[in-house]
Amino acid sequence: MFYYKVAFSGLNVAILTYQSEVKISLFNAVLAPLKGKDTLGYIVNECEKPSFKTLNVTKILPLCLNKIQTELLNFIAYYYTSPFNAVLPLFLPKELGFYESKNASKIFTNKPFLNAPNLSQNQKKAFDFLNENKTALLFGDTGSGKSEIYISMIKDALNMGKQALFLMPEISLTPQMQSRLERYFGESVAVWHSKITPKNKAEILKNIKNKSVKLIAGARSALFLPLDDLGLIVVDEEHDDSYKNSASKPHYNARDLALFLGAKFNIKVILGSATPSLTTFHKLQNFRLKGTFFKSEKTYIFDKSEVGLSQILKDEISKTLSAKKQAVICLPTRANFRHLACVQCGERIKCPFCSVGMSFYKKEQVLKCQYCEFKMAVPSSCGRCGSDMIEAKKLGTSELVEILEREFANARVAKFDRDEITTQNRLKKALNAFNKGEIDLLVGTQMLSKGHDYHNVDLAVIMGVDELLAYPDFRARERTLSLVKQVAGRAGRKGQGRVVLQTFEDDFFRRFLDDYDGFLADEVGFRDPLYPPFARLLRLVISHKNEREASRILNECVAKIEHLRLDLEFEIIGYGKCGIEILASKYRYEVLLRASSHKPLVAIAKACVGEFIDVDIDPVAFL
DNA sequence: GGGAGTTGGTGA
DNA sequence: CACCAACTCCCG
Repeated sequence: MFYYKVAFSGLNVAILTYQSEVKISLFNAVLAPLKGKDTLGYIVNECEKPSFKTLNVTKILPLCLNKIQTELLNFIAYYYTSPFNAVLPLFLPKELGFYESKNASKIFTNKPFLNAPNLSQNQKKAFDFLNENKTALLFGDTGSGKSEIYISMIKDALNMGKQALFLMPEISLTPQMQSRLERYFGESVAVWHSKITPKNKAEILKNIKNKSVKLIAGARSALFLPLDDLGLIVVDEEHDDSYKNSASKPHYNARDLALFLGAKFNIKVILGSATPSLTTFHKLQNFRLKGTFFKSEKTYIFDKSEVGLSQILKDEISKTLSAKKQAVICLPTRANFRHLACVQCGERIKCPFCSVGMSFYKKEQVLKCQYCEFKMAVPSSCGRCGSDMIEAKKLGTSELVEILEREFANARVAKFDRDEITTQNRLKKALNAFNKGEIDLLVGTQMLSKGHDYHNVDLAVIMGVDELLAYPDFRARERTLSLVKQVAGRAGRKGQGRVVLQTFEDDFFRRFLDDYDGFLADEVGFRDPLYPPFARLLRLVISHKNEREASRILNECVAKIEHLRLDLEFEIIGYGKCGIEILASKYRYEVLLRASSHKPLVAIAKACVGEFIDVDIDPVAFL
């Protein structure tokens, strides 16, 4: 008789011991009786016969995590401080049931892919560079032709009998990349993201098994598919925050996990971006691919006014309308961040210790740093120009649509945001309507920035830029510049385009909009030594429906961390209420920690994690 | 996750 | 005291 420890996928249940007549390999899926019900679990260990009586494993399922998945499982459990139970569901979408996989009917053999794009001289250089370096960053301007390089790399990997993964953020929003890949790889491509129906998911899994699918284009969850011969991972738009699973547990980052796999296996990893994160730029060898194609002429217009329909904006929109062109108007919204701005020069106040924007607490009439809890009185006047400071006003997309409709009675205005674009169908419809010219002004949130092609747009507007720059997040500058560059890219794909930035910080944008390299160099001075890549961060979030209890747990947690100082090197940056104080009717507190390596932070996370304490290492969101 | 067992509030 | 909902315990 064999005895095994079984972890139950997705259940908040301890690892339990079962027996089996036959030997079962580690990380094989099984059904085991739990409270009399057959339940999906995985063998995680063999063990001695225990002192208590054990039940038999009911069924050994024809499903076993492969070598890559096993490494991922162990690494995520360790690094993101998550029990196996919580990590395992990543590998088998629960809506699929457990054993779809009938034996593959036929195994497809490798018919070579001959079709590949022609590469320019520069693209060829980049291609060679990526081949020489096992892991590398392709730092290529928009329109410099990164996709052709990816496709050439993928072609070679597939022709060597390997599988390839093409990761992108929010894939549900980029159907054009799919058709592009299909043009080269036909039936060998499958698209994978959370919105694919269970039926299609089962079909794709089957086709991965029988090797008819060799390339997966997908969102972060595609990283967990059973790819036994994975040879290449491309992470496109590597700077994008949606690679990090901030919303649910475990809080893994698919880009970082791809790099982990690259270091552990014979897998090539390419990260690509026109606006790489400083962290990646600092960590990896990069090839700098400059824009070669038609440099479309762009005019930047700086509208030094607070968020709203200013005279400059009215004028520019009128020009666009009378030229029978279209405009995209981006109004990035950030929930729950109140702050002060100077009425005259737009100055925002930053924490002297953390260099992130200070939040304004209206009731207490005080400015507070979200990171370190530093408080200061509301200044009576602006430190830069001496004018009055007032609370920066908020503007929502719906409100903006109303204002535009009132101002431009003949213009057709449409909204493009999370509320409106809920499905792929709606997205397609909205894009079609816009490209057919049925809409003149398209108002939206960050969603507008994602790589959609708009043909007749000659004006791109980004409002509320200064709020983004003043956001209490150490990456506020990086993210804002990246967003602004992307939105600007929507204007004037053909011919001339105008870009209006509603900002007082025109110096920053004049310097860096066309010099991201310069920005990265400058940003080092701002990040070193307080923030990544020069330091590591850990964020703990305490949430409880009882406020006193939440605050008690916070204090207990901080006390526990203080005790760990004896053995570990780290710094408590600060602790207190979260930016979003109540979420899902729970009161929220946070602790923010810094260390020079991940090790002490992982140790702290392990010591603190619990029912009411969520841990987030390498956080990208500070809500 | 979910069934069983426990607690605690409410109302006649 | 009967009833029910909310909470907590625990599964091998």
